[in-house]
Amino acid sequence: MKTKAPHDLETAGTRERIVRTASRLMQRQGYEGTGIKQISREAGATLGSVYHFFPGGKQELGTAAVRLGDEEFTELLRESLDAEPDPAKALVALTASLAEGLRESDWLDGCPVTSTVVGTAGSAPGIQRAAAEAFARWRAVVAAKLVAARFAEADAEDLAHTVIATLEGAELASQVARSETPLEAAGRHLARLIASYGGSGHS
Amino acid sequence: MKTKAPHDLETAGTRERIVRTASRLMQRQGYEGTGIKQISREAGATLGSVYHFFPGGKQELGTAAVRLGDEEFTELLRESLDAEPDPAKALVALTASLAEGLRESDWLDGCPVTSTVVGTAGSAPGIQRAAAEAFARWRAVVAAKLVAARFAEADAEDLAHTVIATLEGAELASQVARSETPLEAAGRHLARLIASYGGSGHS
DNA sequence: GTCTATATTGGGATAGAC
DNA sequence: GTCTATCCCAATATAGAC
Repeated sequence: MKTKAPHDLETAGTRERIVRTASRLMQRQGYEGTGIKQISREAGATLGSVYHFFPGGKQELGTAAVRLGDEEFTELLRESLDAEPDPAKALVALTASLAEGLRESDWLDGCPVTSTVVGTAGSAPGIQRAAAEAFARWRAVVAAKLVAARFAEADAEDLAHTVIATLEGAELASQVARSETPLEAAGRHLARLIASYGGSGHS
Repeated sequence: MKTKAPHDLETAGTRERIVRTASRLMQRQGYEGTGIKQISREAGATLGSVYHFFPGGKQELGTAAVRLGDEEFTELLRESLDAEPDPAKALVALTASLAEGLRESDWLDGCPVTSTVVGTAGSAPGIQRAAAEAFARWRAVVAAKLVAARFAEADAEDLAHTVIATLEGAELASQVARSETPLEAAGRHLARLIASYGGSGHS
């Protein structure tokens, strides 16, 4: 059994602290904009420790940061979808909580996976792969929810592509505009799109 | 009257060459991942020329690159929407051409504005502002098309938010997945969403 | 406007003591 | 596993001749 990660940085192990700090910094500054020295400093670890846990250097660290972002958003997605039987209503609530998170960070913390992966196309294949896996997992979670709400499987997988893409795009648009409007509109329109398939949709 | 920009890099003026090279490189590598020396080298200009035209340094250059990406996508958007009276059908065609462009670049060239602005939140306000203006202009172009197709103005502006957000997100998802599927699904679903408002929608 | 040279800082990465 | 010191290189930016 794997060690459970403590939720505060203080009591977490060194490796945990490094990954979480890397993820948080890359979420704000991007992969190229974040230095290993900055990560080690803010994580309270020495440079030697960083290279001890991540001998593959910055790319390996970036990949681990993307995987952590993947897990975190998967968790948020599952919570939102489990809290409400109707997938359309659940997505409206999800966009609201994404907007709230953005505003609370003064529009600095967008999607950690997107921020980290943008700009690494062709130069950091490990990060690309981890980001592709993240998007695929999120799509699968959404599709499963739709299937559970009696959508046809083909429709569910098809819709899941657009749900994830629209969430990504709307979070980016909200961040750039420093406004909740894009996410709010995305939530309403995704709900409407979903309703146009299965009626009310909840089982 | 402003000087018309020649379309090939060879005969363009130095300033033009620098901006276009910057835009293209930042589209692939992001703002932080692109160096001024690389830009000057690939543009066939000296470092002195770069700082002559852009005394504000990298930030001013990045802002100009975002504005160029804004103009280019505005043009593509207008062309796509003008070629087809039904906005829903026009968006399907647009997603297809975006997917084609991505595939032709081996999935390297995503949205130049998005790639450049991500990671600059809080550290490069000029770039942030230029990106916000770009998104707003694109929304206005889409909204105008919808109004011309007899949509209510409130619905048109509301839908335009989601159209732009979904296009952005789907282009990103297609790039990461190295697949046309996300853009293709986005086109179909945006068409369906639009059709759910105004019927066939064309005047 | 263009060019070369350079100042300065910080980047990723490594070595080896403890 | 942790720490310090260091290597090497690229980054942004500037100065000043032409």
